[in-house]
Amino acid sequence: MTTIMEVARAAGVSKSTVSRVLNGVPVSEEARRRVEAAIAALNFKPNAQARGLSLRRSHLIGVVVPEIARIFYGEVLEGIESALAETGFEMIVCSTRNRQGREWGLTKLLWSKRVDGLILVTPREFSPQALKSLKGEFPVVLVDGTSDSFSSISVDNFAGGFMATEHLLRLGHRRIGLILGPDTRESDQRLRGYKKALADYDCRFVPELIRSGDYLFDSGFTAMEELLALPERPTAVFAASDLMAIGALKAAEAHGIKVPEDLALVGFDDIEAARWTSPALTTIRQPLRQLGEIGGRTIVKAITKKNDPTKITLGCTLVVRESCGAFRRRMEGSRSGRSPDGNVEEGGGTGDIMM
Amino acid sequence: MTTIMEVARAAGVSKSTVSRVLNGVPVSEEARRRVEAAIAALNFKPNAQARGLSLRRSHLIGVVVPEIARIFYGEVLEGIESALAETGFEMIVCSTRNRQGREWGLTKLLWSKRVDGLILVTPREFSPQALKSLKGEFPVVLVDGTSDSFSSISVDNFAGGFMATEHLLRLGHRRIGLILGPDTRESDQRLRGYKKALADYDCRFVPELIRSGDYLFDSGFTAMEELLALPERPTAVFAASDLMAIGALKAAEAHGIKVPEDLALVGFDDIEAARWTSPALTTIRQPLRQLGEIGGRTIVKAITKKNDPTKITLGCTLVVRESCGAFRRRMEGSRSGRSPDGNVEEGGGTGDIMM
DNA sequence: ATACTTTTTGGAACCGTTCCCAAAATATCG
DNA sequence: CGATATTTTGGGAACGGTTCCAAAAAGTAT
Repeated sequence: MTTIMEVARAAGVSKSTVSRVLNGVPVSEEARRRVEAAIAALNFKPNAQARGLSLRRSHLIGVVVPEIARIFYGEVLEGIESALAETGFEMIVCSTRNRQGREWGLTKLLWSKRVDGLILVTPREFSPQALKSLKGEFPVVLVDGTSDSFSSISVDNFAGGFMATEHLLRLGHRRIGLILGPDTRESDQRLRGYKKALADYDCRFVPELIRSGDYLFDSGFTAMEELLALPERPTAVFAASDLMAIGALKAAEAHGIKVPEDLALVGFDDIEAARWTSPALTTIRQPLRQLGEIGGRTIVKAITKKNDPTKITLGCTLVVRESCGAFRRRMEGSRSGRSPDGNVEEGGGTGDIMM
Repeated sequence: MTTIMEVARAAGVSKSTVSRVLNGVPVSEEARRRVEAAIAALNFKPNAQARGLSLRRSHLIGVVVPEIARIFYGEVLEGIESALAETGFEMIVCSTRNRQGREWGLTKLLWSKRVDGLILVTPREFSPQALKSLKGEFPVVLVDGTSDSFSSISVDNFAGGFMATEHLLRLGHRRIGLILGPDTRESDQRLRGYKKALADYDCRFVPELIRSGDYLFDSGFTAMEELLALPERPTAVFAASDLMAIGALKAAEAHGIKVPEDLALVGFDDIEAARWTSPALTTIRQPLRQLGEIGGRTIVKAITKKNDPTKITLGCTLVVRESCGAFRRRMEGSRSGRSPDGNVEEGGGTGDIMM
């Protein structure tokens, strides 16, 4: 592993000069040529650790997620990675593997590793005391979460909840089940959107139609079974994740209930698998990748420019596919426009009806 | 950010003594107490960069994947992360975002970041010259790939191809389509397994039944359409990824062909979504998480013990669900044992028939 | 040619650790 | 109790860069 000193010797200059060449500081033409030749000849790569020690900057961003092997977080991570790749920062990924409280330990760990900043992709709230000890120490960005002390990028969950519910109301449904996620601010906002839509359409709020799960398949299945077991079952269900919606779909199928004929279904997230089901899922698209990209860009900005915390909220989109029956109505008498995944093709676009 | 010197001052000892306490080197009882108290009081965390500079060890492992937002790689990454978490190493994740050739640039980048080792989760082969320049420089482990120069962890693709095909042959199919992945050694081995099974069952190999895709949904859809357009269409199809199998399922559905009644289907990987389809996918399970875990453990061993490259091959398992009809035969007359995802429950196990 | 300004360069201190080595403190033994 | 063996400690040189500062070199004006 060659060092800057060896390059200096080979080029017949001092290491200061090599350093200058490396950092684009003006140097005589002659020296520059010789140094560059030596760098190439020796295949020299500056030692990022030594550099970081001197500059007190590691160019490393810590990223904490609850789980890597979940497509939701995978999309966000991909977004972060692609934003960082252009800036010379790298990301250290840590997963809490859904273990309660581990985010705090990981945060401290990454902190001691001298990451330049931290992206927390975690819906769970940090304890106030934890937050306080972080505050001011180094930049933190919350992705898919909100906080008063740090920058955060989140999605307009209220609007999402509203849109999904309104879509079902417009289709004439009055008894709409809701399968929420864990008890977080996010869920609360979606619930508020749901209630607002009901109110707007003069539809009564029925508490027994509300269930909650953990965003995963099995909990959607279970919740749907409970809803179907009600004396008067819902004619439509809005699930707060596509995974739960797919579970719900499976449950309906297991009980011989046809979607969308007997039951309309809306999901949330618009993961890829939403196109794969039969019927394909109508859902609320969250811009997951964008969430990550903006998160990445925000943390870099916070590190290099030290600007104040910002709060960004992204909109979401209703993607109409087959699981509500709305699709069929539109397409009546014409099947020619169907794409492989059962979406409606409109003018060669993405193949989804967006609202 | 407190340093070791400040701790030393606060404890009234030299920085050498603090360093000794930090590294578990024997020190007088009195000194240890004082140092520990000072560390706690000042909330001191050793600077990993300075430490790495001195030790020539970063405790960072570079991981290169083609894509993070694909559940296949997500599982592998989760496995790597969990193996590393126990060892004090952290992983820097880089994605080539499927761009040809980018793995080499990333490798060099990570190398210059002084990662202690590299895990390459990439099916594509590196150029021999690239490999040579890496060889001996620092430890590299290939996950889901093989190489003569480096340690590698892979799956027995030949056996996987064989098992999938044999399963279909046993069910009486003689005209079995094959949807392969991209042209890699992996695909070649699965093809060999397929051919071997055909030969074992005295079944003729028909080249026109072989298609290939990119492991993703759309390519499975397309390939299946081609197979269905054949003058004499296959009665069964083996797709080399679950994503392609799901695409194939959708294509069959679009053409009014019922699975498994009119067509049997086997996938590969056993991603979670394989349980979600209707019918649930019979598939070959790859131990993805284990692949990552062993990869992580192997690289750490290579770094700390400097032992010779090892080559590990993991077995895969046939998971029988609904898409081949084998399930129904077994379960005739009893639906009580069904789990939410349509697997067969046998003695409270994972809910799959494994072979 | 001389004095002065500007550019280019090398030397040395520093970033925060580890670790070797010699000095200091303590323990062991005759 | 002094001499020696052993343990514990502190000083200082790395590790490989960056950057300040002053010296050297080059350029400009008189």
